[in-house]
Amino acid sequence: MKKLPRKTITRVLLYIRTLEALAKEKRFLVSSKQLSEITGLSDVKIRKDISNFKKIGKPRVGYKTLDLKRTLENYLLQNNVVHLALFGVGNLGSAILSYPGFHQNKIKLVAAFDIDRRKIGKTINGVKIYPVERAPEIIKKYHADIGIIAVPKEHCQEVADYMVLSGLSRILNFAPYSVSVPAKVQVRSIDFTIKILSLFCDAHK
Amino acid sequence: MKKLPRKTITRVLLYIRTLEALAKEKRFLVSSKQLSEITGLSDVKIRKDISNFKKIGKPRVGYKTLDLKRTLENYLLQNNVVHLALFGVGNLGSAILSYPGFHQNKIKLVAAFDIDRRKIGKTINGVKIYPVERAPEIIKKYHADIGIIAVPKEHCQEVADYMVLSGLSRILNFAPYSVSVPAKVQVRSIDFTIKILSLFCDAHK
DNA sequence: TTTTAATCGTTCATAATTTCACGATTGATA
DNA sequence: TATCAATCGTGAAATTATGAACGATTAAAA
Ligand SMILES: NC(=O)c1ccc[n+]([C@@H]2O[C@H](COP(=O)([O-])OP(=O)(O)OC[C@H]3O[C@@H](n4cnc5c(N)ncnc54)[C@H](O)[C@@H]3O)[C@@H](O)[C@H]2O)c1
Ligand SMILES: NC(=O)c1ccc[n+]([C@@H]2O[C@H](COP(=O)([O-])OP(=O)(O)OC[C@H]3O[C@@H](n4cnc5c(N)ncnc54)[C@H](O)[C@@H]3O)[C@@H](O)[C@H]2O)c1
Repeated sequence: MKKLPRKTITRVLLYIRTLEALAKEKRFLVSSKQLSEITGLSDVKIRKDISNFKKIGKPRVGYKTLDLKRTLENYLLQNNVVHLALFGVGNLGSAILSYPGFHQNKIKLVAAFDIDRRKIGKTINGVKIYPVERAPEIIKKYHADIGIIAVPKEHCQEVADYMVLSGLSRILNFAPYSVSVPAKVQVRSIDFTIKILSLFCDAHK
Repeated sequence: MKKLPRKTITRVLLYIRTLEALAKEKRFLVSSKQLSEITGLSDVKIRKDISNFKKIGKPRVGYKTLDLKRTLENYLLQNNVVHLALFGVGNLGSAILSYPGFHQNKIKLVAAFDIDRRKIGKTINGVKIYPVERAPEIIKKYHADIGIIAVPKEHCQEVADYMVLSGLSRILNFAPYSVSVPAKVQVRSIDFTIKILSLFCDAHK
């Protein structure tokens, strides 16, 4: 099957979550129209996204919630659990560590790193905080897939370098700074400030 | 001038930040090529984005850092300071409240709201925490522009309704749930889980 | 059994975005 | 001064994403 565009992947992940919620409410059938109302995306787009996988819907009826969920998950996640390594256990990092949402979902935080001696050795929410020097060792041991940057922007390039050195090839960066990494490494950012300003400007004009 | 697409706005905000950093390093001239290296965006795209505003670059030289910054800011932000109201002072909300980045930038947190009696009345980082019932009054008083949802997903629809009732027409939602709002209200989401899974899936295939 | 209405999946058209190509301009240099 | 190389700005081409149209299918109703 052809590689899906990133935008499609993002939407499909949203469908999976929505289907999960529907199943919890014992709604075992759902149409693209209903999914459209819940997610705010157009029904055509939803059907088109789903049609990337297989013919699973029935005209006049819709989709079986659990079948559709299984199909989508099967293609996208294949029963994998994503292992995260967090760098920087400050205000934001602590919030991420305490977040129970990740454990319910297909994400597991396997280790945290910091340079602050007072934090090292502690365990938050079952996740131990290590000194950054041990990152290469620990990341290999726990098979971390994705590194999260939650250190001040002044340190985020060095942390990114360290992540690459430790064998991570995917990075999610919360710092307001564009890090440079080798081509094979993928970086995405979550930038609160730009999100907020962009919402302001967009609506404003 | 024509309304800019959201993607362009987001990039331009990134240019503004980059130009700020360059100016701090006393680099008062910069080319689209250099901006490209710093931001990771293509130089053509950068020039095209900038050309939305006015002819401000000089061939063979580049852009004057401060002039360009002023021009971009002038169009996008016009000396406005964005006023935020935070709903939910839990793990994530507290991190946001403590974030000093907002104060340096053009963003100001003016008030926080919670239902937890133990939190109400406290002040974090100069921002007072009010009971949600006072939102309509406080939001008007401080002219809040954007509401931030940082409450558990089970409560986020009711909080969104309350925001609209209080006169907010822009919402940034951190909860993994698509809220319904009147058409005139804009909602954007920051969804950690989907960002992480999407990074995993995208690189994975 | 035939008709009807809902819904899927797909094709085709439209719109938005990015990339390419290149002329125009400018400061530096021979 | 004439040439050169760097860089801007932009129209056209290519790519990507979205939306509209519609035939095909199905369950339910007549
Ligand atoms: N707090 C927020 O709400 C918020 C909002 C937007 C962006 N951010 C960004 O997220 C990042 C973290 O923010 P924060 O508020 O948690 O900061 P913070 O100062 O509270 O925490 C930073 C943590 O990183 C650790 N650290 C510093 N250098 C390190 C290194 N080289 N290796 C490992 N750990 C290191 C520090 O010891 C500290 O524990 C910053 O880049 C910030 O700009 C935060
Ligand atoms: N913590 C994270 O790193 C993280 C990551 C991803 C997403 N999120 C999302 O962000 C939101 C907040 O997460 P959190 O970890 O801070 O949760 P939390 O449980 O720590 O805090 C929630 C806060 O909201 C308050 N609250 C509850 N109902 C309210 C209401 N109706 N009005 C006002 N306040 C109310 C609670 O009193 C509490 O202070 C959740 O939706 C969560 O899914 C958090």
